[in-house]
Parts: sequence; C-alpha cells; structure tokens
Amino acid sequence: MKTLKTKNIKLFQSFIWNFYAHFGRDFPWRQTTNPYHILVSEIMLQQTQANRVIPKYEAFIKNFPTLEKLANAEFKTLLYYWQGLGYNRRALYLQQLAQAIIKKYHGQVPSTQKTLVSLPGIGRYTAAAIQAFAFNQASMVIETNIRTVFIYHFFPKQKQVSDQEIITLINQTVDKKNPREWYWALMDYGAIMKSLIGNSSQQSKHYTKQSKFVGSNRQIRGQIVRLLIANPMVLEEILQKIKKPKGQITPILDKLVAEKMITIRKGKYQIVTRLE
DNA sequence: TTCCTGTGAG
DNA sequence: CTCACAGGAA
Repeated sequence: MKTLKTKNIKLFQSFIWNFYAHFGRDFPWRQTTNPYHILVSEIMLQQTQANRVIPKYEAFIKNFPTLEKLANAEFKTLLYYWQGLGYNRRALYLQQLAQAIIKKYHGQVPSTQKTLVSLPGIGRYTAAAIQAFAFNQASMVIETNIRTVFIYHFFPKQKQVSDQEIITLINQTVDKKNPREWYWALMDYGAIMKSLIGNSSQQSKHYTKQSKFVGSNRQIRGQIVRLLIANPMVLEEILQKIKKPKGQITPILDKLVAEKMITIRKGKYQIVTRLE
C-alpha cells in the first residue's frame, strides 16, 4: 500500500481544487442539503449518467417533495416518473427506503454507515455518498470516476489496480474540512478525464465487460414491466405478447413477484398499487 | 464472490 | 453491435 508524503497530499489536493474552481459542474442536487433530496439523487445516479438524471430528478422532487409524499404515493405513479431512467427496481427501493426511514427513524435520514447500509437499495457507495453530500462527513467514497482519478494519478503504469490500494489513497487525501465539495471535485475531474482520455478504470481489477442485452432476461423483464404498467394481464396474454418460451418468462415473473414489484390478483399479474 | 439489471448513445 | 452508467443483493 502506498503512503503519501504530506507534501504530495497537498499537491494533489491543490490540483483537484484548482481544477474544480475552473471546471466544476453544477447539478440541481448540489444546490440542496436536504438529505431526502440527496438520497433521491444518489439512488437515481446509480448506474445512470448524470445528464440523464437531471430532468428526472427535478420532476421527481416536484411531485414527491418530501419523504412522506413518496412513502404514500402509488407505486405505479412512481414507475411513471421513473420511465427513461432504467433499473426500475430502484424506484421500488426508494419507496421502501422512504417508508423504512419514517417508521424506524422518525422521518430523519440516518447518517451512520451502518444504519444507512441496513436500508434497502443502499450499499457501501450510496451510504458514503449520503454521508459526504448530505452531512458533510469525510466518509470514504469510491465509484467509477474517483477510481479513474486515482488510477491515472497514482498507478499510471500498473495493470489490475485493486480497490484496496485506491481506498488507502482516498482516505489519505480526503479534504476533511470540506468533504462534500472534495468528492464533487474528484467526481467532476474523473468524469471529464474519462471523456477526454477514455476509461482508465479498465485497469481496475473490478472492470467487467458488459453482457449482451438483446434477447436477455433483463430486456424481457423490462418488457413485462412496461406491459403491466399499461394493463394487468393473465399469464397467457403475457406469453402471447412477448414471444419467448414459457420457461424463460415464468422465472422472471416469479422474481418480480418475489421482490414485490408485481402481484397476482384474480389470476392477473399487475404492478403493485401500494407497498406493504 | 457471483449474479442481476434498463435505457440511450455512437 | 458495443458500450456507458457498476453498485446492490444474495
């Protein structure tokens, strides 16, 4: 593991802050410290480009301005506002989150790693991001843009850089006085670097090549959800509309039921109205 | 550690 | 067709 000299930490920090002063990006979720709004943005930003999130985030916050409004919304309405973002399971997590926070934490978004991670849809990254962006805590935030920055600056020649090596550097360099903006700055730098020089995260041990989408279960799953948003239907109808073998469709339906995205009522599959 | 996942851009 | 968006759950 690398240990950086104080002088090099300062140099790196100055470089990042200087970049940020000139090229830092602005997003609607950076203009608030409302933990609920930041929570929404972080869930939306998982696996989704920031530019695509902007209009969705604004519409979502307008329609569900508080944790309570979100918790009490009809799930189908949520899915409507989620259209175009992809990974609609996150909409489910988000409502489950809102309900859990109201029930267990009196409507206050928790601020400790352990508690945040215990909530649905929040893992290590999102927990750390909420700590930094909502509560200005010097948590350890690692994601693709930040990985790119550290690989480029500290491991330019090395193949297969492990997250563990990067994490020690993140902890050494984080600006404890202003972690909120520090991580914005790192992410902005990484994002712009990627667009200019390509993705050096491919040097990361954790890089994986994407599997094919067309004909995949994930595509069919998306088709099923879209069908059911329009109309509840019986299995035969679904099989008829999605021209795939029954053996491929029913496991997907079972899974959707298991994660409480859809239910069966009077023999028809339908999007759940309200979470229980 | 492995499996899972929606949509859009090029 | 390939890739960006890879983090969360089991």
